[in-house]
Amino acid sequence: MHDLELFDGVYESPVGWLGLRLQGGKLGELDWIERPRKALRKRHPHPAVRQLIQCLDSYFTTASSIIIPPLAPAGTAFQQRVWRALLRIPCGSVKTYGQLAAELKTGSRAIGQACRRNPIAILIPCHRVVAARDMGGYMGNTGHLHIKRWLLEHEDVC
DNA sequence: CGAGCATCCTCAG
DNA sequence: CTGAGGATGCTCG
Repeated sequence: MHDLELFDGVYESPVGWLGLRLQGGKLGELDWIERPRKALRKRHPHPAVRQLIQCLDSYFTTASSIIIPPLAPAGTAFQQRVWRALLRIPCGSVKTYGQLAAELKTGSRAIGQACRRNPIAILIPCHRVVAARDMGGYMGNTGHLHIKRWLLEHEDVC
């Protein structure tokens, strides 16, 4: 949560206010912010921001209707590999850290670490990764699980 | 290197 | 059922 920095756009979602940051015309960062500030809003938002807001609107209306926009998340080669794998998890289903680890020939904790580092919440669906027995964590700790639960229920996950 | 992780599995009580 | 403990791969200082 960086509420002191500037965002290219803000979005009010059912799970809280989100801040968007662009990276070369693509979405580089999507993260929760404490509260919207006037200073964060520009008079003439980048056209890409308008598209992104439509994406989010469609997701929060009907989760399965979303079309993932161009993304530019910053991270290590390994993280990029994990995030690409997350994008292949279809809306409405989940995978465990262990399953992804087996697919990518790595360890489950490494998967969790890469999920925690996901700079583009919701659109890179790290919330679709759950633990073998319980739901796993979200946003670093286990104190934001209600958001993960909300997203999964919104996507009609049993 | 060593410590820290959004894990997983097994084994003892 | 619960908790402890080892194995595990990646990242950051």
